[in-house]
Amino acid sequence: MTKTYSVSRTVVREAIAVLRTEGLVESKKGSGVFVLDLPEHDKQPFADLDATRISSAIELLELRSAVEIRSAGLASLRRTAAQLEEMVDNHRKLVALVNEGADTSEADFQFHYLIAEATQNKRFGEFLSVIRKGILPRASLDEGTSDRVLKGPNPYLVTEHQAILDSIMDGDQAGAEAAMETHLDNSLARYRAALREAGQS
Amino acid sequence: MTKTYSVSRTVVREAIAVLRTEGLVESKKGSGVFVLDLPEHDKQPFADLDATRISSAIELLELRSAVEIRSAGLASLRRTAAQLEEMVDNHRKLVALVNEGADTSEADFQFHYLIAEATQNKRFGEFLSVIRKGILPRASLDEGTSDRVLKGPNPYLVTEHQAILDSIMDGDQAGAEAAMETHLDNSLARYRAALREAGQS
DNA sequence: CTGTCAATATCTGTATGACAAATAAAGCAA
DNA sequence: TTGCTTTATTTGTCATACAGATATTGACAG
Repeated sequence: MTKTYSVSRTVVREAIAVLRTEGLVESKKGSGVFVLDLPEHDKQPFADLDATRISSAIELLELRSAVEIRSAGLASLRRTAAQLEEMVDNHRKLVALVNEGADTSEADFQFHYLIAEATQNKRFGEFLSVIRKGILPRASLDEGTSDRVLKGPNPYLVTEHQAILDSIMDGDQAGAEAAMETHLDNSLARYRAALREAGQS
Repeated sequence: MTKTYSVSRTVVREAIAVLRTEGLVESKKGSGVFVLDLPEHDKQPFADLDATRISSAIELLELRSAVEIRSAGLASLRRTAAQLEEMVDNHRKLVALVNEGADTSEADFQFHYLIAEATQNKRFGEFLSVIRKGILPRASLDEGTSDRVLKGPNPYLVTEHQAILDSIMDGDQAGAEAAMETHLDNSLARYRAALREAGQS
């Protein structure tokens, strides 16, 4: 390598040191430097969340709903006044976005995240962060018919969020859980419908 | 450093090269090596799961239970015969471990993981992988009284797992969910008891 | 006392040569 | 072909040297 690249052995060794630190190669004294298989822990969970694939979102939704239903229930019991205000603000913005036909995915996620925060248990928010890229944005969902189903003004979104918000305001745990369940079930149904249409096209 | 540690500059430089590769320090020619702030993206969700702190486990349990109750329910509906067999095997081993007073934490986790796999939705297993280090091992829980509460032969563990397993075998969704809820609630109670004792000592 | 500039010192990066320890390869004998 | 010995190769470390960049110092002018 010193000849090939016209550098000293020092430089080559430093370069190899970087690879070694990154866990890509292994040095054995008297033997040589060997390429390693990619370590297992690099295959991180949820690393393959492909926002463009609907089937991936469906798969994830089953896990999400378990967490988010509990999340909504806890939020109804523990949310602070300030957090409630943030949710109301968020919902107001969502309504505006829907009315002007703008993209709602970001506001949608924020609403769910605010609820997670209102559990006063940071793990719920962290969970959403981890799977975030599996939820949105699915803007690049091909230009097929499925796109029209999932995007664009979605009146259901508003009423469903409203129902969740109302229950959380009232401190109605069972109601919040039910409203969240309905919301996610409907999301699932929309995904499935999109998947069916995509399959036909 | 060469004087302090009686090594050559080469060794010191290689050590610093590791830190640089890890993004912890920055080298400026003619100036020196400077410590960097921890990059934001290193503050990953669930990165602070401290297996030695009970309060961390309690916090996590609230999230876990949401997922695992659903997991048990789905497993009861979807588990294959082979997966059922693995669970039975696991439970047999757990019983043996308890009888000989050995550490059960690994087998305990495996049981929960097998259930997650039996949902036929890999996201449940991935979730457990992510929070794994927040669940176990809490062996190094100091040498306080709390240790005795959480470790050692735990008869409840066996009967609780048995109840979950039975429901999953019967395909009893509601029963599996209830059994898992009981199991995790009891875990929570044990953690809380340990926390109280630790606080008193 | 302050600001500017040049000389000096320091520091990182790189090059070169050397040696020890571990391993691999080659040579050789049975 | 097998087993052992010798030689060659490779990594890790040490020592020294120099270039380029930066920091520090000191002198000087205002």
